[in-house]
Amino acid sequence: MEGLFRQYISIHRLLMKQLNELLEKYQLSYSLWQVIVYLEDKGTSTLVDISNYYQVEKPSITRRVHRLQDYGLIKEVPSTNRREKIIGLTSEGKRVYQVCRKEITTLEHGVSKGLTEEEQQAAFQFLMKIQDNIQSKEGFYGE
Amino acid sequence: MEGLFRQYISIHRLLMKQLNELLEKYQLSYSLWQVIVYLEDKGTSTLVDISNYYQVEKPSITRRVHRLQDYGLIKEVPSTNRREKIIGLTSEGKRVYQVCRKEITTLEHGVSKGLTEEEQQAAFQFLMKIQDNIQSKEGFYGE
DNA sequence: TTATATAGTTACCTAGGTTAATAGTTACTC
DNA sequence: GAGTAACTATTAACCTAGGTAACTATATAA
Repeated sequence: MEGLFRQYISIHRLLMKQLNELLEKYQLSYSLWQVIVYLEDKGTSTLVDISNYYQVEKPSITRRVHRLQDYGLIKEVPSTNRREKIIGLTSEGKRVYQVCRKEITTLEHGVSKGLTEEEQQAAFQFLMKIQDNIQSKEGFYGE
Repeated sequence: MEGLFRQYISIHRLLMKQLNELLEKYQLSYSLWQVIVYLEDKGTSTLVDISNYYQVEKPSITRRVHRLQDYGLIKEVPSTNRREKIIGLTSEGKRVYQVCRKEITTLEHGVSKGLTEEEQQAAFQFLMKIQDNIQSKEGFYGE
């Protein structure tokens, strides 16, 4: 399938542009949003957890976390372990999550417009499949 | 289709990593590769053409082009219009294109492994469709 | 108790993108 | 034909986002 990548990548640009425009209204970017999503899912987490999950180096996560702390969207939660830092969403963070989640879901629907439920499922399966293929190609990362 | 974006974006990361590793061997990155591909397709071009095609601002293209000129992969071709700069691949540039094209096509096949020809076609159609949806959402770009 | 591993941070580098301003050239219009 | 407007490429300054290497502090293992 010649040109599959070109297509894929060009869509990625468009998508990120839309997402970042949406998130900009809340002083966020997609990379900050990822941290919020992770914390909403897991409740609390260390920085290393996030680093492993998104396969992004620790210093990058430190930076994201500091930004979100400055914005008051996440906070450190007390812990007995003084080496690791446990973080979680503040109530403002949870509020922002809800608002953005809604907008992003709307955007997803807009993007999937005209595709039947079956086609969307097929698309999702397709993405899963390529992900498998890429990961098995590179001596995959575990979770 | 909740989580479609997450999936899409996480694959993009993996894909770009693979592509850049591949291109690194030739001192290239995906953004430089885009310029080479465009020139291989069109023969020659101005910087504005490339800028419009990829929807990337002109200063970014200026930088890419300078890098490729330094590497000896593209060259300026004479023109009567002294305002615009017409560029094209050097013979070394064409050679590098061929080599990388081959490797990238192999990678594409690897990624599409296990998908039937019909499924690949469906996937491509799916990508086209979302592209349309995104573009019509944002007061599209021409070309 | 000493050595090793881990969590987070800091400093510095790279890639890549953007906007705003500018020089030079071409095209338009009166 | 002269003057204005539009366009091409470039530069400078700035931003996001990632990476590596080196360091501090803490926890774990031997």
